[in-house]
Amino acid sequence: MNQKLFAPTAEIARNLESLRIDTPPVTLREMALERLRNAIIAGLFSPGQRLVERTLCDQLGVSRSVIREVLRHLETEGLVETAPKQGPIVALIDWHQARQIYDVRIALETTAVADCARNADTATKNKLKTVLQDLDRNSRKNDALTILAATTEFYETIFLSGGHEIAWDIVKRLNSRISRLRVMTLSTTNRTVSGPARMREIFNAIERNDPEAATAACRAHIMEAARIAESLLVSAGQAKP
Amino acid sequence: MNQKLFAPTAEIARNLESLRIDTPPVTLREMALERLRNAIIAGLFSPGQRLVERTLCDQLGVSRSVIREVLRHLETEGLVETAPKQGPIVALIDWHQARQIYDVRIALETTAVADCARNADTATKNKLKTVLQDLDRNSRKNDALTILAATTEFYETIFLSGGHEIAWDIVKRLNSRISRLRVMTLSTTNRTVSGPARMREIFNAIERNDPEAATAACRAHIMEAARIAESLLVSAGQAKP
DNA sequence: CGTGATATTATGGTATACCATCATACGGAA
DNA sequence: TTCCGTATGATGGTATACCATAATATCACG
Repeated sequence: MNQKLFAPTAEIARNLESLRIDTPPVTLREMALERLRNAIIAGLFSPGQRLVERTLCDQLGVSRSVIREVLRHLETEGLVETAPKQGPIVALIDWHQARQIYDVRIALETTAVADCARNADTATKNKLKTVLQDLDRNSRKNDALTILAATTEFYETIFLSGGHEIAWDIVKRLNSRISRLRVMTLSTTNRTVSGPARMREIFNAIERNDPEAATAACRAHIMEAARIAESLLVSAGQAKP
Repeated sequence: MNQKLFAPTAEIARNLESLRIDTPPVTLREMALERLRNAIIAGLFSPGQRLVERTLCDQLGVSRSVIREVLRHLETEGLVETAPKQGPIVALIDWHQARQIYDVRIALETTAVADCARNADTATKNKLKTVLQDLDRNSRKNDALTILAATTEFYETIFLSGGHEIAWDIVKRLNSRISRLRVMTLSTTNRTVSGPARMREIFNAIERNDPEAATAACRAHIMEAARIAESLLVSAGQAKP
């Protein structure tokens, strides 16, 4: 046999990939993970609240095996922590941690934004523009969750356009850990205005391929959020016991 | 009763904390996690190799519950991935991912290093100096693992001195995903020399409180490693199937 | 000799059973 | 009344049992 004829070229391999039938083997565990994570992020469980395994079994209708594996996953993500001799609780966040998270976000998001400003193609720019237009249309409603979703899509576009899936993954994970904080921040006076305004600055810088300006605007965007979060957190005194 | 007399001050609270008896409830799961993670990092399992649950049970002498929870943890860490209809395998790494990891490391480590150069106290500087001296003493042996450990301690000192536990956690996790690559990189000609040299540059910049120089040296340190890793990875053709 | 159907096995997904430990409640004694 | 000891229940840690499915081997038929 002529090996050469059958050796898959890179192009053939790519084409074959589009043939793949994605048969998402939706396991109970994945569904439970999704549900529980969303519940925690949405604030259905408050920070520090105990997550009793058997109770969760009843609430989600699955067995402890599933619950425990899900808890391990969320624990590794940082959304759940296990108190010694007590079991899993919803992770608490104090300002020391939250501040670090904002710091990491600054480091990663400014990098992504600058990269995007250097290399973004037309499609990416159009996508960003669309997201911002939707945001403008919706920001009147002052709906924190809507704005949050649009903000997420904005940054997701920026990260993924540059092929920074891993960094985006990290940012997503960190954001879920400060989800409550983000919602509270967005509910603050003027944040529903200043946030989108900063994002437009970022977009403008990207559109005219100005990495420095994009970086500066991005840093300002996050630092403003961090400042608001700090005032909320220290005034609320949500310290880690 | 006079409340004031019994209200714990911050100082008393701190002193009380040192009284705490840390009773590490060493669970089977934690031990198994440690073992398996180290085994993967050490290359005892090769990338892509299947991790059959029942086999691991025999090898580690624990039940499947434990193994499965450990696998979930490692999966979330990125060290293990589950192939559909096949189960868990040791995560594969291609250059696209490795490059992203080096990028994130650049973003986080340059930030930490700059911060350290701005704020490091004498104790931190002394610690860094000691680590480097040990490294110099050992680098003659060209032992990749020794150098790796010292490098880790060097950066750990930098991150933790600035209170960047979360960022350090992220970096540690990312490094474990490219552990093989790092060892291979260190086995390369001259890397056992150039690496420590770069670290000394970083240290010198920190010692004279020069954030910009520290940042530049750190970026150079990582980018050199990335370049070597790239040549190794693309030549070996370790692509993700 | 090859091809397709069927039996067997391997393997992950899920549920459940058991145990040790810790917290709580209760009761008796000083 | 207070304090201590015991009993009981709640809870997480661990092991095991069962099931569905996919991979593999076997065999019969062309």
